[in-house]
Amino acid sequence: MPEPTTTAVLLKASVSHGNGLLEKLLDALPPEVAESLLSQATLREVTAGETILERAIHSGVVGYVMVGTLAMVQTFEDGKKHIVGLLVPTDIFGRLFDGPSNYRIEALSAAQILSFPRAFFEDVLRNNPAAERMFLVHLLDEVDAAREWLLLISGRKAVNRLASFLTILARRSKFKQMGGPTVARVPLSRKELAQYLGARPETLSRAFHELEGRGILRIVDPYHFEILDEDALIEASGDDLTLDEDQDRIRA
Amino acid sequence: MPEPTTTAVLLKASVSHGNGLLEKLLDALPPEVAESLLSQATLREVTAGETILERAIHSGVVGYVMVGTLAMVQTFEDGKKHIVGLLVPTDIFGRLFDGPSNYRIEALSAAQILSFPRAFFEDVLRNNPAAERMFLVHLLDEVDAAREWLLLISGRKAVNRLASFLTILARRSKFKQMGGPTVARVPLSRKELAQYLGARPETLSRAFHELEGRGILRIVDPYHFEILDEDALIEASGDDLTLDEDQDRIRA
DNA sequence: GCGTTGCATTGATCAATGTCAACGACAGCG
DNA sequence: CGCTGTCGTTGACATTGATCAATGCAACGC
Repeated sequence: MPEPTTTAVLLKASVSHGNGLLEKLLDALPPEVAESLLSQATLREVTAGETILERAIHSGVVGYVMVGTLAMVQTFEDGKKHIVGLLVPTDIFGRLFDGPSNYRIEALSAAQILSFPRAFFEDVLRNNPAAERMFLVHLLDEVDAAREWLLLISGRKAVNRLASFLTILARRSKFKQMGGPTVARVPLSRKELAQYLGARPETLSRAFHELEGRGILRIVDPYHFEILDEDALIEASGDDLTLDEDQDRIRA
Repeated sequence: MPEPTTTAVLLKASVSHGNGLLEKLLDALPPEVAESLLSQATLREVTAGETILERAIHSGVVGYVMVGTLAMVQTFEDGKKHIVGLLVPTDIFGRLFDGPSNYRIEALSAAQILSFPRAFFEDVLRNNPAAERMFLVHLLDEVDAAREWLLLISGRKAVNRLASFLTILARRSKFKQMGGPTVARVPLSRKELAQYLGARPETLSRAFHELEGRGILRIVDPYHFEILDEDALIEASGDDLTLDEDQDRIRA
């Protein structure tokens, strides 16, 4: 029965983001420039929960995630916060060329970050059109990825959204372990994950256990999950909300 | 009472995208280059429902919306479709420098589009770093806007999402009429809007009428709405789902 | 050891929304 | 003119998920 639903198909094709932007940028630069850029970088180690960039300070630094998971957090005056994006290894953060990005960057797990002075980074791009264009292309990808994420997360039922999330997470973070089963590590508390996915912790809990009941995954502990049936997981992200019909225009 | 909820506040600050990217790009170019770029452009007039770019053909053209509303449509093999973004005047579409964008571009209303040969457009950017950087900055904005949109649309209740949508739409399209009340024109059918906002047409219908009942807007016809109380509309987009507390880390 | 605290989980209830069905308005067409 | 299909709307009902409340579990401090 379950021929993959449409968003499920999308998932399969999508976010596998195997980029490594920094490496590509460095390759595009003359060796001596690449070297001087790296010489400006500092490695920063942070622990879970640590704030890496405040919104206001953003301007000074460009960061490259080497290890761990970071979150982009929108904070409000009244102290409420909302996670608007995740950063995993090979992602770059920090805003170039103009205003500060609106988001605070927090570590969700212990992490290692390569930190560049923003001005220097900008200069390098400014003087190396090839690298700048590469950066531009990367941004085009990001825009697309954001739209895609929108599509996936707008799946109506909580289980669908959770399944989408897990699939993307697994893809982006490459949790595969040779030999053993795939184990996904979710670096968010139930509450954080809940609001990220637009749900309540309780609902999410039920969703996790429903997936377990269906034999799709096994809950090792609240933060680790064995993916037992990856296809079924993708399947579970389906349950579309797309317009059907209308494709008939052709045969009409 | 209702001190604005947090996403409502966000809405106020946000998407007012008063850009006009093309104009800015042209300004940044040497006059003769700007002129040659314009000389390559062709004006295209389309009617509602017309397809402007198929996904595969994307590569050849860069378009600039002058009048009307277009939609970026994700189409699936089985014929289902899902709107993933709207394009209004001053928006640019069509993918540069690499792979085709995944989306089909359709006209939702009659529209006028300025069409550039992609290769020529790319060359101009390639040879004019200032313009290219402007384009890059524009993309940074788009990424942010996409995330913001994510935040807003993830409001849980249908009324909230609808209110968000109407607010953004009004902002982006500048429907204000001097003298008279603000009239918003929604260029989507109920069904299209429904799936765009992650809901059913019926639910949406009820949401519209609820907003009317609250005195926030007046339904002129299914596609036109008088915004009677803009602040209340922003208000209605609230009803957050953000994490509260936790700001206490500081005082703890 | 024992309370305390934070978090996940579970259950019970209720509000929101999806679903099914029907109706009226309207447009196109014979 | 009436037939037919589309669309928005409305109502009744079923399902989902948010809310409220309680329990269990593990980490930590006393």
